[in-house]
Amino acid sequence: MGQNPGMQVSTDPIADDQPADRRPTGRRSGEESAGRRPRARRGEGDRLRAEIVAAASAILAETGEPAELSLRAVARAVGVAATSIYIHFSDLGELILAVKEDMLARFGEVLDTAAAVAGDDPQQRVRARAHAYYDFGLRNPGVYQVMFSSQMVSTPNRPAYYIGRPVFERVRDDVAAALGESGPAAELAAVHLWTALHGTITLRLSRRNFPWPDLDTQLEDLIDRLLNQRR
Amino acid sequence: MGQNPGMQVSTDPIADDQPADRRPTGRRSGEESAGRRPRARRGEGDRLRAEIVAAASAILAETGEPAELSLRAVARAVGVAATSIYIHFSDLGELILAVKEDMLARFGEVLDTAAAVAGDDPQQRVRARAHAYYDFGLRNPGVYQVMFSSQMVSTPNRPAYYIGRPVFERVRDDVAAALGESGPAAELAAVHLWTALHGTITLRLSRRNFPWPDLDTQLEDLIDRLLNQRR
DNA sequence: TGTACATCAGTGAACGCGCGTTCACTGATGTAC
DNA sequence: TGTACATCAGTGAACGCGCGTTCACTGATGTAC
Repeated sequence: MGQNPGMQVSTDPIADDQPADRRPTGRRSGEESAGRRPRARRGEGDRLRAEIVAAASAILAETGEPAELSLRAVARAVGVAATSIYIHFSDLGELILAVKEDMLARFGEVLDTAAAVAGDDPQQRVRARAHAYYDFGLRNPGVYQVMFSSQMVSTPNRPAYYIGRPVFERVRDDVAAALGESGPAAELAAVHLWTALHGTITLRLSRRNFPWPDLDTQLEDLIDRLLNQRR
Repeated sequence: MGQNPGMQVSTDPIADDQPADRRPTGRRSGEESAGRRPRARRGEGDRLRAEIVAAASAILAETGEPAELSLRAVARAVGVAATSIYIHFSDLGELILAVKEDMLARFGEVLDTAAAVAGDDPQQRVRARAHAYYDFGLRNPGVYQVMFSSQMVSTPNRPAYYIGRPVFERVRDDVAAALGESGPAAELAAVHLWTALHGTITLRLSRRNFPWPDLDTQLEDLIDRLLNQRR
């Protein structure tokens, strides 16, 4: 964890004001086609699995388009035959689930790091988590949308409902600490925070020209309301 | 407006606990293939346009899957050759934009009706709009997701930023009335309401097994906070 | 020290599919003269 | 009242594409004897 080349972040969160129409999903020129990666040594076959997941994250981070995440595109990016994916994943769905789990783990780490930097004040920790949340989402739209999209949600053997749950729980715990109360009220406040953050990210991505209020103003005001402070 | 057969609503908002994986997008059996619709009489060529938009809405309402909205699927549903779409739309993007505009107009009407039924109390009007909002979204996931998805967002000639704006403005006006204040504070509260509703719908659709709080409890609590009442 | 052999880590061609889009066309129906 | 003709409202075949997936295979590398 931590060395995935696709996870570094672009500087401008919402650059393009003329967003992509549903264009014909051709092979995109900017792909790192990597050309025939060398085969792993014996016993190291699992390295390909990690490379596949990393390449998938990179595609999402670079294109910003969840629709680009096809089995063949991933194989091209790794520099491997399309069939090689099946050595490690029984299915396109399995691959995508693995990608989601990997991205959610990283996402959770980003939030945890932000909270750790903020220190011990639970209020500040909540604000830091919220800031890191929308920052990540707006800078990595493809990654974010795949993590939380409703498509491709579960496979028979690994139910999807579990993935991402720990991320929520750590936010909720900080909210509970900030409220000084850990019952349903904290749960509700955390749900409000999550849904509003999620809505903010996805709507700002899809309605770029809407006259949105300043992002920090909006989020500060929201957290004020949730943590029950009037300033 | 108002007679689109695709807009009637299924009774169970979240029926399936094993949601669709990204399945091979084959021709689905449950399509209303309508078989060779009779050709319109001279001068009534625009009727096909309306039928196309209606059929697209119907596909979204029935399948719940935005990915099913292909040009060919729409043509099949109308009972017309795929090429006939090009008589009325220059492009798949143009068709989808028209569908979005149509759906947003209807969606706005649903909210307005709910507000009208609620009467003159602005608090009650806001609550009625919010209730109608999530009700519509959860019962019509495909329709909802296409309306607000970030893909297929604009075409050169008709910028997408305008669509849906009046819907927001009418919500905001009720929020302003409920707050007794129509400046940036009302705008912020309305944005919080919108983002939280949107996040609630999309996250509940994608995380069906998350231990969500009761929907009405959640929304009442949210609106209490936004309209600044403690109960 | 040699060698047969199992295993590992893949490859390459091919399949059938649905897709968006282009092209040349067809047949009914109004309208001008 | 007849008839040539423009227009309208479409159709049907074909294209090239990328996709997920299946199938039989290949070549290097360890290991048992």
